[in-house]
Amino acid sequence: MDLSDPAVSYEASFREAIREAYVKLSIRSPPVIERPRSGQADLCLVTFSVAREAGLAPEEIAKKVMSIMGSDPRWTLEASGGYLNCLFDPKRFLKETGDLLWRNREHPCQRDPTGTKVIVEHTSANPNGPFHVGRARNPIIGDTLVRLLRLYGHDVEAQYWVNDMGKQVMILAWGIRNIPADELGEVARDKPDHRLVRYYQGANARMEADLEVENEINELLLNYEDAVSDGEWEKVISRKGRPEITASGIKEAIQGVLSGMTSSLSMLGVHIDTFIYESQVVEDHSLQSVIEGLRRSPLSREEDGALFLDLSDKIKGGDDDRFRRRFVYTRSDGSALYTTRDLAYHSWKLSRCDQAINVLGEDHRYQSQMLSLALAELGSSMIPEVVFYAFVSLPEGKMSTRRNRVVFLDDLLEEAVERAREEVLKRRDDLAEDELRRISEIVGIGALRFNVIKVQPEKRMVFKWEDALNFEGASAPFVQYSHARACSILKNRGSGFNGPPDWSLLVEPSEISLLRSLARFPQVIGEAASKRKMHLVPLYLVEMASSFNDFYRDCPVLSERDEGRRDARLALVVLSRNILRTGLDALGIIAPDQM
RNA sequence: GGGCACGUAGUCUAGCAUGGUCAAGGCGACAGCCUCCUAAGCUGUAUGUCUCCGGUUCGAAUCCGGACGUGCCCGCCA
Repeated sequence: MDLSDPAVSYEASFREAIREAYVKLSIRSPPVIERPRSGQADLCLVTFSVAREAGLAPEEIAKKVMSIMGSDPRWTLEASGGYLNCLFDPKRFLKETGDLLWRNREHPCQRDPTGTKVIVEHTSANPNGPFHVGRARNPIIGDTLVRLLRLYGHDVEAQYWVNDMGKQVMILAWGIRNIPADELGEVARDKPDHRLVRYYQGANARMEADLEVENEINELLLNYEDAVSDGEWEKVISRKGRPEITASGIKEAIQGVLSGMTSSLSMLGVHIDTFIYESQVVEDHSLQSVIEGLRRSPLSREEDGALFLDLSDKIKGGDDDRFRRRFVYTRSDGSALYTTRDLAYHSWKLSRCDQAINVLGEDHRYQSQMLSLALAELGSSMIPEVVFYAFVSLPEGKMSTRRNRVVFLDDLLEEAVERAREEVLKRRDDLAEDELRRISEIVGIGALRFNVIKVQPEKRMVFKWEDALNFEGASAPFVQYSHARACSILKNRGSGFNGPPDWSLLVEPSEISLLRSLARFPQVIGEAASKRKMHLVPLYLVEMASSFNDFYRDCPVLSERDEGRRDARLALVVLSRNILRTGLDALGIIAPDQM
């Protein structure tokens, strides 16, 4: 709690005063104090719940408390219905609030490092082809969380867990070595992920038609695991392809696809700090020690040579489905499963941080629960926290690569920039080509990120171009536009002003409500970060930008004759610009100086 | 069959952990505002059984129970 924030310290004092009044009235229950949304007061005491205890009507309680509290220069009180409304003294409150904001103007979030190391794992998509928008929420949610937690003061690392040991990947590698380039279809886009996915698709088709191909791929999988486990990356693990396939060759194929995928991410403004490959936990044998650990668990069982944890008592439901409550960690043939490697990764990860957060699709809920239970069996005191998101579907139904019912992220990005460009061209004919392109990217990609983050992750989304690329109303361009207006004023201001501003010169309702809106920023960031409610940030920014637009309409800044008032308004513009910029940055959205 | 999630005007979303003074915005619709720091803006109008039924409470969109609808999941796959 930051007591230098008047909103916080006033509330603390109000609460304390009421507590004392309650003692005099022999009311033992703690006071119920709220910040009314309706706006008729800054704070209010709600007395209904203690009416019975006090033996008084709510209205009477409010009046008695008011008279006991007496007067305070910081506020005026008003008993109304069962409420005791508290209105802060505007001059005093505005001065204290404004001074605090002004002191922190360069870093409007005023957070010191917390010393907490957080690892956020997000995206982690299989490296077998380009991203499609069904899962595009993942990198956007993950990256926003990373930025928000950093702004909050945590030490954050973004990790991408790369599946380089699954069948999907072996299919890809097989295809690259066995399918001649001239037998592939047209490449949809000149990018490694789009080029290489054709091998994956081709290999899939051959595998379905030819059992022999499937056998080769399965063999590849086993040999790869052996080679990795022995650290023999250059060992030939299949003589079938041209050239022969080595373990390092498989990794190369993956990295090829991955490079295309990460270039889509960087277009989105998403940065991954560390890529962790599944093969790492096999090569360093941490997978093996995790398996040993699980064997020692009292819940460990064996059936037909396979090992599993019996989670019957830990997982609810499924009485007639005994398989549901098993966490199989070793197959009958002794080989490990994906989830076992994931477990090894998690125990490594948890040992390197104070907090681990995973961003996962809602289809991973059950698996994630099992993972946490297995971690507990390994004696881990930490479990990852998970942010789940619902899938994005198309109006005609679920996205499906097989039915060719997909929208690729790259197409969405391209369309976003193209549509933004049209909008910029409607308004500006004075921009050079490179500036036009820069603004189009900032606006288009910003709109996309904003529209994803403004809705809670667990809500389902139906993808519609007009919603995803909404440029007005509650959107990134709306907020960016306010920022550009603020920049424009500051650019035209001429000579500087002499701070600190005299806030008492602000009297217009829209300038006062703007200052109050600005003051809420640190608390919004704090709540969004600590409760993982990213959607509060875009919501707040729209409200703040809207407040700025009202101010812009009502209060001319540069043509204001009174120098003191002009300076106070200029100070509001500086604060607005900085907060809009910081808030957008937390969302991975660039705030342009002009648009 | 079971588990988990979601259900708020034509439509999309906020509010729900801590029940409280008129259910808040956006889109779409309709009517207005540029001799003035960027009209991607602003002002006004219309639109609601907060899925339904019960319960708790002075008071329920919010808490509890049940129903209905929709989505996701239930493999020695990843």
